[in-house]
Amino acid sequence: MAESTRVYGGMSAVERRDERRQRLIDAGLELFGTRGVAAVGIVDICAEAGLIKRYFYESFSSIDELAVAVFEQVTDRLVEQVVPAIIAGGGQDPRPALTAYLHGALADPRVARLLAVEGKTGALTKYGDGFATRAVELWFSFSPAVEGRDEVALRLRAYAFAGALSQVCLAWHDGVLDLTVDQVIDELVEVFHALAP
Amino acid sequence: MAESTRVYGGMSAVERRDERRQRLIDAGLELFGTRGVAAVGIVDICAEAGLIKRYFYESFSSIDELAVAVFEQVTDRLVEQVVPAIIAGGGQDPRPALTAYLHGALADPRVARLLAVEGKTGALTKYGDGFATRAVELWFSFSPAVEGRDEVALRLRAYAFAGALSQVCLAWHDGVLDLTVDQVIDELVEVFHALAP
DNA sequence: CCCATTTGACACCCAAGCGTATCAGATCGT
DNA sequence: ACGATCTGATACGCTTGGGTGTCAAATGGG
Repeated sequence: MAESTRVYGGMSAVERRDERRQRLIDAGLELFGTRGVAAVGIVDICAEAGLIKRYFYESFSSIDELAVAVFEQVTDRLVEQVVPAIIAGGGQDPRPALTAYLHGALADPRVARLLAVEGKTGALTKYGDGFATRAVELWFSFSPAVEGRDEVALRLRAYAFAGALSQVCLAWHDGVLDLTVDQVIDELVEVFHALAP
Repeated sequence: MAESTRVYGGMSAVERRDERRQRLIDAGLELFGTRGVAAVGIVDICAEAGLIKRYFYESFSSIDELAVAVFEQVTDRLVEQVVPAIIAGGGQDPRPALTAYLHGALADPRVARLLAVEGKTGALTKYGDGFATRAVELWFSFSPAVEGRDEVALRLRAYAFAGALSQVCLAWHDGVLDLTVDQVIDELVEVFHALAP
């Protein structure tokens, strides 16, 4: 329990700990985003991160806990890029938000897979649903306020657009859509306008 | 190796074998569709099916093989319902096809989950992508023939609609869309027309 | 009624992965 | 330079699940 802080390799104790934690998260993004969460063990993570098991349990107590941390970091970074884009767009034009989102999801297939697939399985279901809810609420920020039974219809379209986004990203990464990133953005902006009332 | 066919419980040898195989597939649909493929073991399947391990290996050699069989049976049954609906609709109106599809996917949350989530993970990726491809080609049967770079844009919209379908089904099963099945169908018909060129 | 076949319950071995412990070498403060 | 701390490699016990084997009870043909 005695605090033993000491510089090692030019870093303080907390710096080393944070750096190891980040290496584990990076390893998680790599393995979860390629093999899938269910196919990854603690030993795999440690090998990928270049660490030993002791340092895994230093920051996490299970694979699921790491998966949550990876998912939260990925989505948080995405939100950090999307929200300013919304503000920059004045909250009227969805293109800046879509551009920011797709630059994140199309630049890294691991991110796309995490959001579109892994976020719906196992321990990530809760957090994946939460992210989807955030995205749906984001949709409403671009839509006129409605009331009554039309509101649920609008909500359906929000989920529809969220699913469309995920599926198009996966298909694009699979190489079945021969388009540039900017072309995908253009098309999805049109899809948005087609779906928005 | 000697064939030993014999009636047992009022069934022939092949009848008993087929019935056991079907019970395993039913157990797979139940467990894969609720817990997810990755969280199910052979022992779980046998317990759910009320069989012993010997009869699992009688029909399958691994969990993934059973998962493929379950997925194929589910999708085949869906195709069997959708294709006649297309013909009945004369190939012009998408509503009959959507009705048939959604009656299958909304009536059973396990089916919805298999199609929307499990079909993208592990050993089912290949077959899930194949089903998505079939669905995309189905889309083209409702769309006017185009050529050049607009064809890839149309393909993007096909994937977009496929993703929209999956996500809406999941959201509906989660209870966040307070609509009847027929109302969901109506909304998705509108979404289709909004997306179709 | 007797025996071969079929079935179910259970035991067994083995590999893989988790969680913990041990120990030598590297690094830093004094 | 010396001792305390930090690190990496390895080993160990344990549980879980896959795949195989054994044996008695149930069933149906002759």
